[in-house]
Amino acid sequence: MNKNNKKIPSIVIPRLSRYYRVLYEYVQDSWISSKQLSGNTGFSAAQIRRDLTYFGQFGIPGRGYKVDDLKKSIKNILGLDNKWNVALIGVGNLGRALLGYRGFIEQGFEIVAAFDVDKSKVGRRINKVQVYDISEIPHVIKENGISIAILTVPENVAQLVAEKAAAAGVKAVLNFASGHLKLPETVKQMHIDITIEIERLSFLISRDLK
Amino acid sequence: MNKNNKKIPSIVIPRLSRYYRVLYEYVQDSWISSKQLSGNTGFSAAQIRRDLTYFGQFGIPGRGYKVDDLKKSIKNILGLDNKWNVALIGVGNLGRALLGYRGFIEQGFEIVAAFDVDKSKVGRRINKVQVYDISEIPHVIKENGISIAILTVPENVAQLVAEKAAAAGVKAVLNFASGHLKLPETVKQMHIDITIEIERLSFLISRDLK
DNA sequence: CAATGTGAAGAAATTCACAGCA
DNA sequence: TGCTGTGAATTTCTTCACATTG
Repeated sequence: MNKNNKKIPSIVIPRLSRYYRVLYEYVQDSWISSKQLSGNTGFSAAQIRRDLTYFGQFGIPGRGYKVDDLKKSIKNILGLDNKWNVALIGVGNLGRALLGYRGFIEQGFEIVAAFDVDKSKVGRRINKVQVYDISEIPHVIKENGISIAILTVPENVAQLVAEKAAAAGVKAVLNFASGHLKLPETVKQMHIDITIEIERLSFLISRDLK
Repeated sequence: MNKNNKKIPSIVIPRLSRYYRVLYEYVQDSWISSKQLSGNTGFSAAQIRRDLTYFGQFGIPGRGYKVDDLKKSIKNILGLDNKWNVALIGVGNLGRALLGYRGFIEQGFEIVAAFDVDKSKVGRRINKVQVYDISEIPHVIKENGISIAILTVPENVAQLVAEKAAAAGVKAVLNFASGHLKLPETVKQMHIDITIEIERLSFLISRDLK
């Protein structure tokens, strides 16, 4: 719900992130129009204006949007004023890559703990992040006020560790394993499934062959 | 277009991938109903049946779908009967993680070449994949019949290397940098943007606080 | 006069609900 | 009887088009 009690289509949110990223890098001018944002994102100008009106009125007719103000507003809408403590569960190749990913900290997401089952990793620090045994999820999550867990574990254990993390108080899970986690409704989930995306491409290019 | 010349909503395709994955691991029975698929994926049974009818009639009333047959049909629809040669451009942390990712080869995607600008990487083999200099994109892509490029390069060079890859004949690009690549319509694109997904979670959990 | 914000229209996607089949 | 496949209804999302505003 929002200013008019109108439900916000969930697809609007990732678009806001895109607008935000464009604004973040926009240096040409201190004003930007929905048309210019359209050119930079590929979304239609009407859609951009509509998306923004779910949250308020940010523009000046005849002028456009003030870049700094719109940036701040979207930042606030997306909850990026908060600083979020994040746990990374599963320190394999992908997990390690994420530990080194700069994009998180820039936007207020800090990985404050990592977990793995592998004894040779537990107890070490990787990229300044302490690696704990999976069994320590409950207390480490509580003690560090961790609200987001990133899962980079094999698919067959994803459900189990997600449950543990949820029980420990995590509010949201970003899952790199495919598959639908059965968690309480209150725990939000998003998925990144590399295989799905590459299969979409496969579908598109093999259609052309047929 | 499909059997009835009805346009296939593009959102159907990632769902087919999910169904496929469930079928791939389904061992309970040689039959599966849309209701059971629903339980395993979280999509509604009606939606699953509708999705499948875009491509044909695969089920038996009163019985459900034969697991093996449906699996084969979806495999064919997704173009996974083909073997796709893939290039990985950008051998940083994430790129290296993807070079070790098992999920690709299982589904017929083989990374046959990698590219980077870093002289200390060029000429080496990482996970059995030869690393070339970016300047070699044109001939390596042509000579290896590469049709998909995975981009794990910094955002500011993504456009440039995508253009090179497209010019060399790549049909599809999977881009891990955020931002809309300007490429010919014939070149398909998909994006994986980790920041967008985590910001969606941030939005959802910060709403609850308000 | 240029660009926003928004009703209204239109398009797309999802769900309902049930006839018909094995 | 149980479940598919699908018209029709519904809901969700996008675009149109323009009155309004600085």
